Amino acid sequence: MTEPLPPFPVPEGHDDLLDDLKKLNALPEVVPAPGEPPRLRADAARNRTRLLEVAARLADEGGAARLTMEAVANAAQVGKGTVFRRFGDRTGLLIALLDHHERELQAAFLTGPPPLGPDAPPVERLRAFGAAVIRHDHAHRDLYLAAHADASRRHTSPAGLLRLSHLCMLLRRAEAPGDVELLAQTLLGYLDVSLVDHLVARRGMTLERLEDGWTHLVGRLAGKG
Amino acid sequence: MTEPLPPFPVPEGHDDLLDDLKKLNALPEVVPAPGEPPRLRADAARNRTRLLEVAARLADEGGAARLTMEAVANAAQVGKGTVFRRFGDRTGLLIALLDHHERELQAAFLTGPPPLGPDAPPVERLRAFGAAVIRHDHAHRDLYLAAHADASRRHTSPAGLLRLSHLCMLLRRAEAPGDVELLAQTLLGYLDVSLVDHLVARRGMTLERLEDGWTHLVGRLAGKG
DNA sequence: AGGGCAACCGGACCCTGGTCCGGATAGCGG
DNA sequence: CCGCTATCCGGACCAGGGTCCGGTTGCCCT
Repeated sequence: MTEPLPPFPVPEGHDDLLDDLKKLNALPEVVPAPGEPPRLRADAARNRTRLLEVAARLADEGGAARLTMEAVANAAQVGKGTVFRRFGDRTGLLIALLDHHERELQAAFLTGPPPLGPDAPPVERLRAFGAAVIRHDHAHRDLYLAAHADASRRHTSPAGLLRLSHLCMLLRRAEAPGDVELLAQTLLGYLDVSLVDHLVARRGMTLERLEDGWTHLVGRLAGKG
Repeated sequence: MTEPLPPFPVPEGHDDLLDDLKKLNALPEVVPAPGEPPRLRADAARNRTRLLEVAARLADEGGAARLTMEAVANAAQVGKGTVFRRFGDRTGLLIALLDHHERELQAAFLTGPPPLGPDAPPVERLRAFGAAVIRHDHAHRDLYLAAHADASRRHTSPAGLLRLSHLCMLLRRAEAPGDVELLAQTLLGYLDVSLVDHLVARRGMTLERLEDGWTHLVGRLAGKG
């Protein structure tokens, strides 16, 4: 369960990914922030992990719906204020909860085996990335949907920025023509949880169809010249 | 100010657009719904328009933020329950408010002059559509952003469905290869208010750049075979 | 060891979205 | 013109998110 929040390990050999992150002003959150690993006080740290444990339990008992700030506070034997101070707001709590899953995904595409990880040609990695994200997010859609309620956060959360810069990097390596950042945003939009969920749940599409759509999209957008 | 809600006039010569709407299960909301123009009682109708007027005033005085249900109710000299019964929830009120602007846009791309309206080749209409939507939504982003808080509504509102099916139609006429509905969703995602706003406000992009990006995207996705 | 201070804690408090139901009223048929 | 009912109205009520501040406590420095 996601402890005090060590910034994730951007592996060696990904300098251009780092460049992208830099350009996206994501540094303070994503990279070791040289001087300030805002150490929690002992009791605070203890409470933090207890809160996350409790929250995780509540979440998979009653779904994200039952995950109310007060419920978490009570179940963790803590005042409501404490929850807010620690996580800022409900969205913050949700993001913290998802952080764990998110890291699994990140590990897969940053350092995992091909075709998702390095050692595969960029276009292939792009395809794999889409499929992985679709399945991953869909598996945890409850929480992701709840977290996405906050529209602005979607574009500024560390996890989102990492996905974005990863796409930028792959597109650049694939020598995709055009405005790379906008292309990446377009692709990211296709993977949006709420869109995928809507297409699956309300329009009856299968994940396979969505993956095929992704493949086609990548083929069209990442093709050279 | 948007009266009792006459369903919008899908003009002659757009049969395929209607087909798309049908396929999207959008009929009940979008098309004249033969038997049920749910007539409001006189007092109800009166209240409805008063509420919309008041809401519009509040909205451009204090921004969407000041648009609280109770405030609207009070300003319109009406109980809070009335506002909720009429519009369902806050999002409903916002959508109703936006309906007016939305119709202007719809008129432009359904029956207006080229390149937006008919009598222009599909790809050109696609380009124009993007630019128009970007500017239109951005001009009213306050309300659109507030309305978009409800993620699920974005994909099911009549206005959104119309945009979607319009894109489907144009893509089909342009003989774009691939899964037309998914392509349309992708394009729609690019135009998402919260994305555009984020790119402009937080990443410092200009609307021109976004429009260029759109043009490029259309070129890539709508090109034949 | 112990003193001082920053950080933390708790829970009362406020605000707003949303629900509910007893009472009023428009509109219709006689 | 009158009475009946479906519809509407109002505002009391609830829940959940977010804020605040007086009191407490870990942590560091001497």
